[in-house]
Amino acid sequence: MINGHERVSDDTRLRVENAIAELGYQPNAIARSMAQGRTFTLACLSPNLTDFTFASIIEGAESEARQKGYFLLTASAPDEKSFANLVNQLLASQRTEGLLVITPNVEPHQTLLPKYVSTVFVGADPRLDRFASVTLDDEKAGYIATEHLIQLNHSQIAHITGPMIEDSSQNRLNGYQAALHKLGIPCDSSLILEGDWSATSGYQAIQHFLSTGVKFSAVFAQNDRMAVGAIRALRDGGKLVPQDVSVIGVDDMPLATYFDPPLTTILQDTYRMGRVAACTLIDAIEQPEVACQPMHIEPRLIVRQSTSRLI
Amino acid sequence: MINGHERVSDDTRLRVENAIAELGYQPNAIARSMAQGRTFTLACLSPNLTDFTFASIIEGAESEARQKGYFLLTASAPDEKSFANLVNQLLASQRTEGLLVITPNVEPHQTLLPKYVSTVFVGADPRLDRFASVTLDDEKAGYIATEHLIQLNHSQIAHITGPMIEDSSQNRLNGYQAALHKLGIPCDSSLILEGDWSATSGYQAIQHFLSTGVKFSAVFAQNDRMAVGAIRALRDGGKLVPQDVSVIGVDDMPLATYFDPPLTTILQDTYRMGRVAACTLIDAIEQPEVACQPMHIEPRLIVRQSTSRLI
DNA sequence: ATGAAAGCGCTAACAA
DNA sequence: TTGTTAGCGCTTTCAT
Repeated sequence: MINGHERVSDDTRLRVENAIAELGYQPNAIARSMAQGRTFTLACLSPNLTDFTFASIIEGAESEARQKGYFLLTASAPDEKSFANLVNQLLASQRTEGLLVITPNVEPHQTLLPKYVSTVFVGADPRLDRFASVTLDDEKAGYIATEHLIQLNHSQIAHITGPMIEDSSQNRLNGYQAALHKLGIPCDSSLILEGDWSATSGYQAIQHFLSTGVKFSAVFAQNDRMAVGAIRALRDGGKLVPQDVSVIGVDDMPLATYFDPPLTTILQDTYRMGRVAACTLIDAIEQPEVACQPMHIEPRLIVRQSTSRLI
Repeated sequence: MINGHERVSDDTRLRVENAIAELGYQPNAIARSMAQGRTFTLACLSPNLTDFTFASIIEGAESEARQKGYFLLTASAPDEKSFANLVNQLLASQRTEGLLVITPNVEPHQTLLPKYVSTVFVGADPRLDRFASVTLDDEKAGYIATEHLIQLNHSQIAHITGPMIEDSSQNRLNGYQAALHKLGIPCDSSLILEGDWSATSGYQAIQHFLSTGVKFSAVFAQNDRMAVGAIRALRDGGKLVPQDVSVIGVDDMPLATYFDPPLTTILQDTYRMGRVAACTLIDAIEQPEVACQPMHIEPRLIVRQSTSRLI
């Protein structure tokens, strides 16, 4: 009866409110949950909590959630087994009203999730109408990055992708190819190599390009870490960045300005993605009837000094 | 009665266990919490969730907590007001059994916390026996960093501290001074400047040193971000790192190897700090009688290429 | 408009 | 060793 909307006389309401204030009464959330069958708690599952992109999604989600009166339980699920365990525990115990799943891969997560729980994916799109999702517009990101390089007069653009089992890698690659095609530049498959998002894999990709002797004047790496690895490899190979080779990444990670040279990149607004995801999840909980659809966040080009005009 | 320790015949137990397995029964956590007055949930409050050091503490804590059967609720509390609100909500609603407070400052957090909640501070030491705490051995970190530079023959060592209201800044400074003193080098206060942990503040500190014309051949920055800013400023000022000036930081942040030059630093094992903190918190919850005392994590020198011998 | 009582799904204490 | 019951602190429904 303590809740807002009610049929009580103003007089009584006032007296109750005074009493509440005086005694410092605060309802017990557990008992409340028990009675109304609602916990006002969301769970966020992420491969880890330290990668800047994940952490920042979580921060956005937490902020949005709390603003709407929910708490956020965070857990890391690095592999399929721990993910399955976690989901099991959370759902069975019913302590959580919705799931925010941060993952670059839809499978196998998707199949482990029953239809009855409200779920939002971040980072991958399940393409099923039972689940909502929030992702970067990866194809556009790939397009913008490539277009930027082409506008700087580059036509031999090496490309380092993420793991090709991940949708976002494929989509960024599609964007890369679309930009080349649109601007009339042939796509040379010997200039494309698969990485694993790590700086080391970026380094190795460049080493490979250098050793095969394939010509390129620019590199588009699908994330900043690989871009940074690429820059190191280029320098170790005697190339100047950006004078000899331009490099662009994706993410705009912390201290991107403090690498040498300051990194040109495509901003992925992960904080915003987190907010949007939490917001969508809460909507799904409170109005289950509304249909869910994939949401895309706009990428944005940030020009610093790792790219320059080819002369 | 479903719980482990019990006086039932093996026969009955077996039958019950079968039934459980068959029906897929899983108890409702809320009802459970209600009945036994325990939620098996911890809350972690942090200034933000994205700073690598914080995120990594949280990851360690979450991992330890879950391993011990607890969930971790995470929330960011960037300022005093939001911290107070959060604590209020969490404690009043009794949805949480213990608090893990990540903060560089003990005040005002300390005064906002009632004595009856199990609390562990990470990053600052309340020096009160009602609270446990986990911190880096900051003085030792300062000592080791300075000693490393001295062993490389440096005697004019500039020092950029964190905000001096924070204990860890003071302690790292103490370590710096102790090392100088121990090894017979005078401490020149014009070589000490206060930063705010940001790369920009490291940059500005060096600009200041350069403009005042004070002589130095090495810089000890109290964290990696300031070290990176310092390196940029040195380079902009026409100095080579490490040939002209050596630079050392603290943290060993991600990609420290990929800065130019790869950063020599003092490792702060934040993941471990998180684990220890969660473990301590759980102990405090389960055995409230045990006295709590401040715990210190060992720093470790990691030599890369931003420091070199002075010739 | 207000007060009384039932019940949310468990656990723990008690009787059998 | 087993089955039964009271009660955790709230919300909600039903009488008043």
